[in-house]
Amino acid sequence: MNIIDSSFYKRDTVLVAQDLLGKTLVRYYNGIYVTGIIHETEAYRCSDDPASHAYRGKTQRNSAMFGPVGHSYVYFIYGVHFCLNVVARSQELQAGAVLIRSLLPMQGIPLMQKARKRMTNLANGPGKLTQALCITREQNGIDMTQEGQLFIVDTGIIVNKKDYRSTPRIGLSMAQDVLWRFYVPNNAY
DNA sequence: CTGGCGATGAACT
DNA sequence: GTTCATCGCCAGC
Repeated sequence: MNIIDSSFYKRDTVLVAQDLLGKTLVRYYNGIYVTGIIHETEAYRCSDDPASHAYRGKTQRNSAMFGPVGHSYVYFIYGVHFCLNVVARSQELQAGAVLIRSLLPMQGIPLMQKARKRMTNLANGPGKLTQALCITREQNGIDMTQEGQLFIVDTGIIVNKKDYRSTPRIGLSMAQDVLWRFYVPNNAY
């Protein structure tokens, strides 16, 4: 198993968001591996990014974004859902994270179906993916560069520049001019 | 297929 | 009080 180490995340957040496409997110839960290929991400930086939780500095909620790279940042949104990020930034940034928005389910699909209470659309959205993988605030701040309950591996899938699209990020009223959402089109779930 | 809307908590003005 | 890095249901094409 080829776990991605912290040097991968110690680069520009936008670059890391692009390079995470094609990597595999692994959730080890109740003795079962639930995995999926990452195929949609968004980059969030800090004081240079009005749409980022870290824009106004460190708070209790976003403190993980200021912590070690390669760790998880899980937050609760709209009173209903959790969203999973990986902390990533270059030296000069104080904070930054990549939102994982969508997965192509691979292993443990029956468990995802049970967690989601449906058979399809298991992980094609940030709130859906955390539900499918049973990720809550308890998984906030986990070191995802170590084998454990949550980590990311490289299975050798190459996603070239021509294989993905760049668009404005979803659900924002601010900063719609930067194309920091990346996704691989043509999903088949 | 599309659009409207309620659910419901945390952070901020 | 308002906004928010969302989702699923329902109505109406």
